[in-house]
Amino acid sequence: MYFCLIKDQPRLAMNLEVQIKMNPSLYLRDPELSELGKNIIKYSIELIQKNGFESFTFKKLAEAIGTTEAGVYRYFENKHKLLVYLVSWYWGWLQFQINYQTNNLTDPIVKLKKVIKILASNVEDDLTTSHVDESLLYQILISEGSKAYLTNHVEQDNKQQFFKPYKDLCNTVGEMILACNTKYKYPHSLSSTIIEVAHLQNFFMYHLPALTDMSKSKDEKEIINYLEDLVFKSIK
Amino acid sequence: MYFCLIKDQPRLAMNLEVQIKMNPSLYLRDPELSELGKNIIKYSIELIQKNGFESFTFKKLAEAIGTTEAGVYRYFENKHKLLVYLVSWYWGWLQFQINYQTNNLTDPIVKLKKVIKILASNVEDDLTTSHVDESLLYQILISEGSKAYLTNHVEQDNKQQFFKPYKDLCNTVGEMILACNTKYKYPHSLSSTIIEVAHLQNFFMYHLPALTDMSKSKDEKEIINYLEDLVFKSIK
DNA sequence: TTTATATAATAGTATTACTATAATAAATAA
DNA sequence: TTATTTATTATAGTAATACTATTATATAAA
Repeated sequence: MYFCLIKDQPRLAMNLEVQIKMNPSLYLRDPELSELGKNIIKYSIELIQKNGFESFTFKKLAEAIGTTEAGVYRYFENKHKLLVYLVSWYWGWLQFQINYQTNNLTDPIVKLKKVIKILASNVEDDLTTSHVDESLLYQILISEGSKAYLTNHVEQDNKQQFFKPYKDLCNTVGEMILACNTKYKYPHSLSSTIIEVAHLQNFFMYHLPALTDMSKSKDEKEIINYLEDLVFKSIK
Repeated sequence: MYFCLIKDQPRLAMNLEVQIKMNPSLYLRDPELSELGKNIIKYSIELIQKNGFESFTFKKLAEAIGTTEAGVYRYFENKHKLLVYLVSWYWGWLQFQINYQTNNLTDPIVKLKKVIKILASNVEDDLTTSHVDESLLYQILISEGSKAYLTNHVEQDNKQQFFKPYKDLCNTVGEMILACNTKYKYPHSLSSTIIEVAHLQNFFMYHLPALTDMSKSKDEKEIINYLEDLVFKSIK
């Protein structure tokens, strides 16, 4: 399980906050448990989304927060682990969203359509997670998400379960695909394809429009249409 | 056009070499025109494939070649441009391979199947390009290819036509898709999807097998089967 | 009150990503 | 042929990055 509901500030109005359970190997100190930690998450999302992961440094982050480089290093070993943390957080949060939003649906096709929509839509900031702006985080996933695993140390990282939230999500979607057609041969591959292509087509639509057919409208609904077409023709 | 045949060493046995025409904005000095330049290409491919793009530096490259950092900087402004150069070279070479290998085919379905196979197969080293090991370069494309465009400066790079070979290839494949079904609505998106997914599924198969259904066999033929299934069901 | 723990402030190091310059070697033009 | 340009090598140097270490201070728990 990657999430739980916690009661925050019991003296005030009951305030349910979604908290994503994170792999402790990703951090040195749990950033959820202090103001500084939460600021590290908040401002790293802002800076990475704004300037890209390559130009992101702990020094710039520390300056944005008003702390020192050493302060950030107490929470995260390096910027790559921080990226993996953010990406994992996003997949955990998305898993929660998918479970929550498809919970009541019985028709597997309606369910899968809903999932495609969730995967390919820019989310609004979820106010139940105060220090994370999901909308910015979605942008980071599009532009930087694959850098979390496209490294030379992917296998060590995988052994440490860094990609478990992604794999779990892939399994969930894979099972929904099988629910539509138990005989379909590539549920996991199609699942990872949907997830990755949703991001890629979004990136291409805005930055390299010649690689898509959605360039004029720049409307993510067209990506959803394309993915639905692809998926439902595939699983017949 | 991105390639031409040149006669090399006319005194010796006639030796046809494929040369890929590169965008001059990618380099400061054309690496094809000197031994040092060719070594930069050759050893950068070896080092990036072996240790990944992140750990690749011009200093290490210079040491491998037996020259100095400043020597490398006379050819390439920075390591990102060198990566874009290698990636562009690969797309140019692949365009040539696709034109050459599908030239004689008339059935559009056979043609598209051939293209899928070329896109998803690890190539053997093409001996007509002496300083480029295409097999290693293919591995680089899988692990590092998307980093060529997943940057904050993608739009400036695009204005300088850095991604033209990729876009041309995407167009070529898009036309082949339309030749199978003139009414298909997403030829460019499907084309970029095939190209990217071929690489992604290959990467996942070896490093994150839970994201695919090809993990046991680790056989790229299964990726080809998956892609054929996806593409031909999509275009009906 | 003692002890542990988190933070802040400061310093310092190795590596990276470059730029600049002078000396030598090779190629080309006058 | 010599003079001139051009490419290479060698050497230095700089600013920024990616860290580590140390000490002082503030806060919280035992």
